[in-house]
Amino acid sequence: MTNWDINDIKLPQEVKQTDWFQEWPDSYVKHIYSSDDKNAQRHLSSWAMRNTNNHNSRILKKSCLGVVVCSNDCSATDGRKIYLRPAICDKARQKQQRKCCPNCSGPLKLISCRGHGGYPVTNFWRHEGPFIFFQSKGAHDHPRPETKLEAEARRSIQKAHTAVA
DNA sequence: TGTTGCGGGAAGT
DNA sequence: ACTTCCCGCAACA
Repeated sequence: MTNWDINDIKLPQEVKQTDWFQEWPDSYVKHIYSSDDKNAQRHLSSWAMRNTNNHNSRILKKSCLGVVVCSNDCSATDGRKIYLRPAICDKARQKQQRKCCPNCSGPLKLISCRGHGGYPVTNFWRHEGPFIFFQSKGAHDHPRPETKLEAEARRSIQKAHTAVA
């Protein structure tokens, strides 16, 4: 059932069963989602993936931005490490890297993804009739960042905090 | 302020 | 010709 490639002229027309949305696709996996799947429609991932132009309007390509860590390698009180979600927008990401670790105030650093032959892991999305075909190339060689929701939540807490101060 | 998708253009192969 | 990266734009939250 996975004997197809995202670049094939013709993708499988008959799909027995669609997959549940995968939040953390890793390694060289393929999925076929229903075109009704909201997360698939939005091409979401909990990895921080940014759009990359492949000059092909039929296949959407995204590449991984890695994870932002504390350069002091500090641990939170619960023992967990700091793994922030890289901002997707270039400008916001440059600004983010000048900020401090929310835990120890040390400098942050971006660990870029080199999981696909030294290059970032790529994800491909293609809408075809009642299906959304997904293909991942490369295995992430870094920890998982915050999910999109976690990052949004932290931003709004920060905002509330600065509003008081 | 940040996310997402689009597309032009440059550069390397 | 094909891929990858960089940039700005526009819609949206």
